[in-house]
Amino acid sequence: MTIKLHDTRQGRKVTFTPLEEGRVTMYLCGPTVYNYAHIGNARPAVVFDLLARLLRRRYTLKFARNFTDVDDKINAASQETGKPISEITEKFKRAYNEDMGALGVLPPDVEPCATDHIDDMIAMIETLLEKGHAYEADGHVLFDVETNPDYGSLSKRNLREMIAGARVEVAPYKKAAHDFVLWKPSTPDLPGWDSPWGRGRPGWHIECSAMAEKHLGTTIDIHAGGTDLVFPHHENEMAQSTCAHDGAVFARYWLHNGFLSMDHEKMSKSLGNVLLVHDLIKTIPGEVMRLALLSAHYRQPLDWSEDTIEQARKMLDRLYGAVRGIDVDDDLRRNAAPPAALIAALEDDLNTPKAMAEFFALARELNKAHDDNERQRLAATMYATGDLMGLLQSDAEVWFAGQLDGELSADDIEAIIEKRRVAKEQKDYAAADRYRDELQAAGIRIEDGPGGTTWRRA
RNA sequence: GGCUAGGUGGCAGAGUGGUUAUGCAGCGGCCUGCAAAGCCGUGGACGCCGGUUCGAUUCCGACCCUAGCCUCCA
Repeated sequence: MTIKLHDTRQGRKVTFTPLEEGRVTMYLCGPTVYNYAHIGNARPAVVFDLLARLLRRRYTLKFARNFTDVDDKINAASQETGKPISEITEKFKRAYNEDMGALGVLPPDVEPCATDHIDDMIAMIETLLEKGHAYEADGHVLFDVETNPDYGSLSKRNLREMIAGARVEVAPYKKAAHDFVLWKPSTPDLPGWDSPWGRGRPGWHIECSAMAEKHLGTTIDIHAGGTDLVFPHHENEMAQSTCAHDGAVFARYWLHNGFLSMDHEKMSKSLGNVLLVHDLIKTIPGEVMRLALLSAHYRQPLDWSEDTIEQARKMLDRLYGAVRGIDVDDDLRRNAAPPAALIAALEDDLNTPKAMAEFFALARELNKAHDDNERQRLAATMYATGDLMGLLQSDAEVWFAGQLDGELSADDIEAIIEKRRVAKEQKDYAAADRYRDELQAAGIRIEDGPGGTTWRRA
C-alpha cells in the first residue's frame, strides 16, 4: 500500500515516495500575523495537520509552518493602531497557535519566523545575483523571470499570457512586468535591515524559500498551501529556490487546498462575512469546526454556513453516542489502531469523506455489538481513529453536556431525572412525562437505556 | 478575455464503464409505558447535447453554469 497525493505541478494524483527513505519533509505556508485567523485560514492548517498525522504513522516527519512577521499589512496595522510591530506580531502569533490548537491542530516541528531569517534571505538573494537570476534596480533587487525557462510550470501559464493579461501598472525600474521583488528599500519609519543593497526588507516570496532551505534542505518533499497561493507565491518560490540551487528540484509534491466560501459568497471584509476562529470558538466546539473543515475533500471548494456546522455537530453526536458509557481499558486503547479501510481512504489523497464513512461504519458495528469485550475493542478502535483524525478527543459525557446555556445545572438535571425515575417506578407516567417535558423545555433531551437514563443538550 | 478546477438524490458529500457510499432529513418496522437513542428495511441522483461502447453518471467533444487564480489573499 502506498500513499497517493495530488501534485499540482503534475496536475494529477501520484504515488508518494520520499526523497530519503523513511524521512519526509513538509513545508506549509503559515499566516501573516497582522490579525486573527479566519475560518478560511484554518482550512490548510487543519487539512495539512491531518496529513502530518498520517505521514507520521509511516515516516519520520519534519514539518515546518512559518510565520510571516514582516509585511506591509503588518506595517499598516502598526500605523493604524499606533502599536509597535513586535507587539502586533507576537500577539497574533500566540493567538494563531491558540486558535489552531482549539481546532486540534498539533504544533509543527518548526515554526520559523521571517524576521529570524533575514540573513538567510540576503544570502539567497546574493546567490541569485551571482548566478545572474536577479538584478538591482533603483534600490530594489528583482528576480529576472526571463532567466528561468521553467517559470509558469507550476501554475500552468506561459509568460506571453501573463504579459498579455497584466493589468497592473508596471514599476519603471523593472526589466519586465512579471519580475518580482526580492528586496526592497525601507524608509526610516519602516522595519528594515542592513544589506548589500542598503537598508531594506525582503519581498514576500523569498521568505519561504529561505526558511524552507534553512530548516528542510535544498529539496523538500511536500510543499502545501491554499490554492490561491499557486500563483504567484509558489511559482515565485519555486523559481527562486530552483535557480539558487542550480536547478535542483525545490518541492517534489505541491499540495493545495480548495477555497472556503461563506453562504456561497466570497469571504471578504466588504461583505462583512469574515468569521474569525477566535470568535467562532466561543460558541462552536473546536471539533465541530475541525470536522466541518474535513467534511469535504480538501481540494474541493467548501461552503461554510450554519448548516455546515450543524451537520458536523450531528456527525459528532453519532460518533460520541456510540462510545458513550463504555469504559475502555487503557492497554486496549493504547494498542488499538484505526481500521485499514479508513487508513486506505486517507492515504488516497486524504479522502476524508470516505474516511468518515468508514468511521461511521465502525460506529454502526459498535452500536450493534452486545458482547462486552467486543464493545470495548470496537470503542478502542473508535478512539484510535479519533486520535488520528483529531476527533473524539473529549469525554463523551462532557461532549453531550456541551455548554449548558440554560438555567439548569448538571445536578439539577440529575435531580429531575431521579424524580422521573421514581414516577416511572410508580407507573405515574403522566408525571414522568411532565419531568421529561420540563427538561425538554430547558434544551435537555433524555434517553432511557439499559444502564439507566442519560441526557444530552438538544 | 486567459489559465485551473468543478457541476451527483430534499441538503451536505464520496465514488464508479454494468452491482449499497456515508451523514442529516423522509417513509415503514423493531425496541420503549410513551418517547429518544440504536438497529433493520425503504424511496430518491449523477448540468445539457452529441460521440465511443453490448452498456456511460463514470471515457471523448461541444455547450451552459459555478468557483479560484491572472492584483495583497489560505
